[in-house]
Amino acid sequence: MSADKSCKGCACASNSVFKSLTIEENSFLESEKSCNEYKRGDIIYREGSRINGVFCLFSGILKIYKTGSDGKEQIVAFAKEGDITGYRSVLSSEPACTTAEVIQDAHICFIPAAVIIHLVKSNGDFALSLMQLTCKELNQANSYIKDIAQKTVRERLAEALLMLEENFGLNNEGYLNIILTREELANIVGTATESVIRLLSEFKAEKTISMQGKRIKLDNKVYLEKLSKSFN
Amino acid sequence: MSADKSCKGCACASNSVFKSLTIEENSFLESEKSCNEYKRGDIIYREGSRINGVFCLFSGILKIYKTGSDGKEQIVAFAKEGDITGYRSVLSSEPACTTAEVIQDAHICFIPAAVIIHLVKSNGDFALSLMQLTCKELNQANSYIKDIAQKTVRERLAEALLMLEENFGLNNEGYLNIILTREELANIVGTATESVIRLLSEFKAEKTISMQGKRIKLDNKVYLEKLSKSFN
DNA sequence: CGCAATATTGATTCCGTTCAAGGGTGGTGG
DNA sequence: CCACCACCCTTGAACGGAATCAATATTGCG
Repeated sequence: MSADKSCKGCACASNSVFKSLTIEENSFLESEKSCNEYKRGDIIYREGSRINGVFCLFSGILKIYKTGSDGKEQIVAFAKEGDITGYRSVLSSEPACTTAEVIQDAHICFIPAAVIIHLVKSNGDFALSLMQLTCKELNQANSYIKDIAQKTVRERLAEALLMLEENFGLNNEGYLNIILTREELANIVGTATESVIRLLSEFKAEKTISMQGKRIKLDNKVYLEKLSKSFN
Repeated sequence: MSADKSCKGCACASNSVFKSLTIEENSFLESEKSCNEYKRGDIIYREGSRINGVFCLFSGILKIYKTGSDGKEQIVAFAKEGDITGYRSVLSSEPACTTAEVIQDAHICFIPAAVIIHLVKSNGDFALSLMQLTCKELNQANSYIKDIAQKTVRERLAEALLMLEENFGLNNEGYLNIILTREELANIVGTATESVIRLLSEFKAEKTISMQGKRIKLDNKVYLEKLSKSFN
């Protein structure tokens, strides 16, 4: 299968957590993993379900979210090329506490839980890398708790736009390299879809951003940064 | 020093992350750590400062918070007997991203960073335990992001009260075993102090809770639980 | 005992949600 | 090829939850 072929070597991506694996461990990993293609809308795993391995993205983008009692989604993270997801449930052998859904067509490797657990126990550097990754995510989560509690929607939207640029970069026309619906944007910011739309219109009127359909370009990053830090 | 004596054995607490240490590792840990007493208001470490070890609580309570640009604190966690804190900065060797402040007089051990790193690298089970701890905190943080984005202040206050009971238990008169100012309670919930006061008054009027100064007793947990789940 | 910190209550304002209605867009099948 | 349908986007109007401002109580510590 071509998916399998294109996935070769993704685990070695120099910036991934797998960088500290030995050559033997790496080929062990290669032999144990399997790959698949997914399309926008596909669910990789669902909140509450048991998963018996972790997922490593070779390409594409996932949104990771929790669902509230009224069905509204809150996006808590994204996963893109080189990222792994699902490891929390694997390490603690507990049901997934988030849902992972494809928002940009993806090639994803599956690595069985036993392989990961084995690597954590046998390779201290790998364990440390994985732990640092978790800690980083925890820091971001704590920051976001503070932001969502203290900042206005306008400030959080500015922050979200900057985060998207930081995370996904720009295409050759200078637009954010990720396409989200207004609703998804609202589910990052933690607000109503209408509020996001209104604020985007305001930003556009102020020449802070420009838009082409769902594509967004940040024209005045200085202002967005000031805004996101509540210095306005 | 008496503090040192009273700290003996705290690392062995059966429910702590140190439970997977071998006897040799444990005595190594005992020999490397140092202990101190702290009082309400003392800062253990401050956001942005470098810390070169982790702190293990033998007794007392800390609040862990981030400070917003307007100076308002957002409490993101507590640490109590048996908990460790500061390990995130140590593992990633980055400045602390939160402030840890004593809210109930405490005995706290300090364990140098090198010791923790050594244990993570050499004892896979310890690494796994620590990682599971981080993952648990990450899950809680993600849940809280969703809650703070989607629930009302009333629902979040109910949730906070239940969390405090879960975490700190009750004294022999049935009151929560932790004393917080209204402002601190507001800094957990992510709201204004006045709002917390108003809602507590409402809860009291509805016989949901009763109060004696700062002490709070949960009289109608069933209602609080319904409320905290947004089924009302 | 007195002062500073904390708690309480009221009045007012406003940010953001909700409800409602209409317009645009893209994909699918006749 | 284009008509239709589902989905998404947009804007307006009204409401309401919570913040803010303000003016006392009350507590508790030095």
